[in-house]
Amino acid sequence: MRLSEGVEWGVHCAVVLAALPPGAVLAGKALAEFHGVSESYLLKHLQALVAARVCESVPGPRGGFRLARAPEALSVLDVVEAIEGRQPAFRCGEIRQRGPAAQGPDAAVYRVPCAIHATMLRAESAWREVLRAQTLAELVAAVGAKLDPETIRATREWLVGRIRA
Amino acid sequence: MRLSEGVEWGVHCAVVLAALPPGAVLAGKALAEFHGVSESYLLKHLQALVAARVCESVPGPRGGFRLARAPEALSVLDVVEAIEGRQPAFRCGEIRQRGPAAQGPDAAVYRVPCAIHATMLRAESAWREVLRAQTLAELVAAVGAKLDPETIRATREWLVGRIRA
DNA sequence: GGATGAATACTCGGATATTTATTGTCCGAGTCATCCTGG
DNA sequence: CCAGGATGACTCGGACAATAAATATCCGAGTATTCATCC
Repeated sequence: MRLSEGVEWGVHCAVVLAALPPGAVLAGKALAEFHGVSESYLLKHLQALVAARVCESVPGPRGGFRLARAPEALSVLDVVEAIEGRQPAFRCGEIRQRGPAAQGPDAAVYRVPCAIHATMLRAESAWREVLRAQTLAELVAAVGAKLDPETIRATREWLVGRIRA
Repeated sequence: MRLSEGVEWGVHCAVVLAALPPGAVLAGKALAEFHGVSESYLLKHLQALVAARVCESVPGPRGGFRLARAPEALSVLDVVEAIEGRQPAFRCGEIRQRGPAAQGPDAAVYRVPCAIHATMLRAESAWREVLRAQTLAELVAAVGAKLDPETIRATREWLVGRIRA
């Protein structure tokens, strides 16, 4: 199991956007520079966020990205699913049905969800629940609480110079 | 996020082995036929289980695989980690440190684990905890409870003919 | 001086290569059972 | 009939391709700004 690198980029960008004043727009170029990553590739992931209604994009000069909803109404799960997709990580191929034990006339009993599948689904639900419970607003607060005032001031100043109404 | 197909195969095989009498050995060929999958590829995953001390392999004719521990002492997590690896799904590249906000002399403050990383780790822990709590013995019981007696008898007969001491 | 129009610079969006990981296959080393041979 | 040895068949183990996915990049469509021009 491996999470796409784009998930990290997407969540970081979402947190930055959540820290901006409501309605403020930030260009993908600024987001890429802020995180020290490739702008072209970051845009690809931001497109996924737009497609999933997590972000909105504004074209043209003075354009950029902003959150589609309030930071309190957006969870980390929203961002992760926007990039990784909503498909479950574990896909049950029902391989039991392919074995000799399933060749008889009672193959119907194999239709009940297999216990293994059920366990994996429970695990994934627990994973999602943690991410669903964490809002972007909470993350912004958590990040702010860990940094000293001077760093916050410098970061804020850097961002303000690039914000568009 | 996507789980390898080998995980499904590995867990199914582990459950079958857990259902056998203690010490019984079953060849990879039989496991592959039982699940209707490629023997060559299945062996690759069984090797991973052996490397992780989940299974033991017996070479030569009358050889095969058996669990390395009692089914009550083996969890689904053991099998999943054996195949997928123990690395966390989310790897924090600490991309904050690469941005302009981290260029000052206070870069040390970025050493504290970022809040995003912490959230992802909590989610993964919850996921692992569910899998760790489920033993192979419990899975065998759960599968048995869902099948009708006739199917169990036929399956058992099929397996017994291929078991090696 | 003000308004209008075209040119311009900057933005996102999607189509296109490159690298990596997963999936799938094959041949070789090792081992136990079997069969044959000799006593 | 019994013991010993060579043979053979079946097993796992690791090295080797093919395929799918993630990563990375580039060029094009669209828009607000800006500047020059005309009234």
